[in-house]
Amino acid sequence: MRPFPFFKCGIPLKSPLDREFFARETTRVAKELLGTVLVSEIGEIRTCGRIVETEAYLPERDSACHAAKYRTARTEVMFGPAGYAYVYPIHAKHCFNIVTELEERGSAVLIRALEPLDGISMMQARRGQDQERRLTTGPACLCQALGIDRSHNQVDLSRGKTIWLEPGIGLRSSRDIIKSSQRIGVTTAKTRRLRFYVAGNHFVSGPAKMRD
DNA sequence: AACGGGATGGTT
DNA sequence: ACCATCCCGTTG
Repeated sequence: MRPFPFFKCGIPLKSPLDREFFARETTRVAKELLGTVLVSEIGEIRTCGRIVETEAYLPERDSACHAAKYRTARTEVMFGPAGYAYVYPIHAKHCFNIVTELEERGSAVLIRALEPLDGISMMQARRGQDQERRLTTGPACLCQALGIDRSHNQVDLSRGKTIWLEPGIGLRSSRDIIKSSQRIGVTTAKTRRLRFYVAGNHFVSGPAKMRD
């Protein structure tokens, strides 16, 4: 149970999070993604934000996981190697997930909220909004802010091109407390606490009682 | 071809 | 609490 080596010899790794990071137990990946940085570089424009909220969708006995219901063209990427993007459309918007665990498992982590870091004016333009909290709070909002759409389904995030993840400065253990709750918007498996968030962070989504 | 629900989000 | 909007899996 050693933490993933964000730091080697005291030097922060600058390369993107690799397949090994994602190819682990899904709830663990979901928790350790908190504090890392999601980056998009589209049309030479870099936008990025620190992840503050995630949800795990498990490979077995999780009725809310898309892969549990059907293996079709839409969900095929979930059954492939870890570290690929699963972008799916919902209500005329998009959600961004990262495939986890071993091939054929069918599991992923949904990214639900970011703290904006770079490219904020680009995010504002894409969102048609100026208020910082309206930019990247909520899974479909952050996709729009970072320019993520269906064309990014099945992108290999470990390549460090177009969309990838960076270790960032991680969580500050004294300030950043991780809490869990039931997942937002899911109608089945409601007793499961598979949503993870940085307690009290300004950019976490949901009602107040699910943010503090 | 038609139907209905959804891991949303903005408005009332 | 309501609903715009549209994709996709299911049914006929």
